[in-house]
Amino acid sequence: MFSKATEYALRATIYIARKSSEENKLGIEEIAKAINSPKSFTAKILQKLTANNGIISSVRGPGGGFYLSSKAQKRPVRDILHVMEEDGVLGKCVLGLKKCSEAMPCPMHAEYKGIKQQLIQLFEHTTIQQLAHDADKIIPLNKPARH
Amino acid sequence: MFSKATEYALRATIYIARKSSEENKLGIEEIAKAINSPKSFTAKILQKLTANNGIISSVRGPGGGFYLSSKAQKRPVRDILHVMEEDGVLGKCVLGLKKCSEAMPCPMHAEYKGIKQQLIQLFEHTTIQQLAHDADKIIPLNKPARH
DNA sequence: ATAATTAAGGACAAAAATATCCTTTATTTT
DNA sequence: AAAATAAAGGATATTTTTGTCCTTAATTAT
Repeated sequence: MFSKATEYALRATIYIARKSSEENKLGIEEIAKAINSPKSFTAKILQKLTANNGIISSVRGPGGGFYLSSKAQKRPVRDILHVMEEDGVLGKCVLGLKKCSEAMPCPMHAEYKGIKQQLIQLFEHTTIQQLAHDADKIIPLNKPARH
Repeated sequence: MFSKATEYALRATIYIARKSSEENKLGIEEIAKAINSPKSFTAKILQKLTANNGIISSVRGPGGGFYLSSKAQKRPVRDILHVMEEDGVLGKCVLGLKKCSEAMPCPMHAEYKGIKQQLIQLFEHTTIQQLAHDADKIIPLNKPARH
């Protein structure tokens, strides 16, 4: 469904949401290991997600790393797709027609329509935080101890 | 959702289903033009779909071309995906985890599960013929006159 | 100030997907 | 039999995606 880059973006963001805070940032080494992705490639992706006040926050230098602000936690998962320039796939025609619409439907349009709507809804209404919480309920992560 | 190759495969197969018969075969030139795809690349894809008594039938030489047997018409759309080695995407984990399952769910598993099932059902239960008929109802094609 | 740490960014490499071209093979028509 | 037609198949080119490596910039600790 999505490119590897976007899969890594989703996995990384959710992992950061689960384990980091402004007081406890995560390094690229740990993140890539945890989500099982190539380190340097993942670094590029996090750069994208961090750029111009993006979804992920980052700080350089010792004690630095990546974290998610509580504001960012509340953003819909779709925002990650948008940064990765793949939010288009959600609304895209299954047969790849550029002009597929209600007025000019492709042969699969009627059959696929409902699923497409659910997909868009899912990514629009689900927040990063929700996924992080859901995941925590099932497989708790070692979170940093509070001071 | 699918690769270009698979999109072309779906479009081509549906077009052939709509316009061809054993008595009236279609050439690669016409098919590629009709579905707006690169000719030689599409030829490769049709080769795949034709190989070892596959979905599409073909005959070489004058009067030859591609067509769909009435038996092939009744096959599920999923068979096309299978030949293109992309039926995996239907059941795949959204986050790209290889071991995502009920027992070891990814953070999106619960949310995506229902959509995934619908997707599989759609491609499994919809036949090529159904799509061809649906499409004909909306935008009729110039079909060859019967003798 | 200097050294150490960590993300940012540029350049490059490898692999996969997409696309084209040319030759060969099968079939029909002349 | 020869010529013409149309798919099959091989070789190669182009583009995109994925991945690596090295240098630069920012920040902190010594």
